[in-house]
Amino acid sequence: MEYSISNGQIIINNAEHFDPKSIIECGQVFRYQKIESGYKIFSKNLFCSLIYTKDRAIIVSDCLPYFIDYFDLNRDYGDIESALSGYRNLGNAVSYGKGLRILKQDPFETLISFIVSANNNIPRIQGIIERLCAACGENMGDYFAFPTAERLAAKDADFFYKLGAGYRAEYIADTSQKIANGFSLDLSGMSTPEARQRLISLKGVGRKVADCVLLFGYGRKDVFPTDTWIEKVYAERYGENGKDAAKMADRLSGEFGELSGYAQQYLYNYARNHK
DNA sequence: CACCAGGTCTCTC
DNA sequence: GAGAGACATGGT
Repeated sequence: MEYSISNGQIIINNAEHFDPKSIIECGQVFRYQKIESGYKIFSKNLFCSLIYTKDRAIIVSDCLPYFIDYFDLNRDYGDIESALSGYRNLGNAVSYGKGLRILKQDPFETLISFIVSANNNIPRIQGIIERLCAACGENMGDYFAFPTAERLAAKDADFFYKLGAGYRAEYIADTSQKIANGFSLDLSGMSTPEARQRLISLKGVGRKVADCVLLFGYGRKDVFPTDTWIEKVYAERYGENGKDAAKMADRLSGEFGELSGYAQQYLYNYARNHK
């Protein structure tokens, strides 16, 4: 990715591998606001503005190094697209999603966000997370940070239920308490299956949520989160209806290996948005 | 009114 | 270990 930094801004002049709408609105991040010229994007206790025109994007933030990592700017998506072009029945999805990138988000925020996402729709997920931040997150002046595990652990399930989290309220409470009480989210040194099992040991985290957290929160690309949209992709790709989401995920990640996370994101985006 | 949404949990056999 | 239901809530 070619970018430059000046005056506290990141400037991306070639937008071929940086399409803000695809990146922000493809369901990997829930905490953002549309503004006239782009987006405000919130992560952890930080935020940036992403301003863009047809062939240029500018990221403004007090914490540029964090957002260079967040937008994965040092990775060449041209390499990824050409590697993916070797796979059958993927060309449409990749060209449709050109400019998409996988964000590197905060692990705890990603964990709670995807616990909320289970069997839920995106507008409602965003609303629940927004209320969670407003009620529990640190007041940063113009906005609220995503709450730390300690702040969430100070509330109980009933509190999250009243925020509208539904039956996921007790998952949020239980998981936050475990983490505040020392359950480490440092998964470095673990294989992906080991890391996945560790996340699945938390309440409200099954295979799909764990894989989303590994992909969007830890940058592990050898996972293939399998939700209801990917089930449709699976049926079309292999000519049969899968029954078990974990088995579908195994087969898909078996086919795509280290490129699984990228392939999944292009296919999900295409399945959900194209006509 | 049904059915679906970035599924997981619990209870059976 | 596989299979069936329950589950909050809002959108279509």
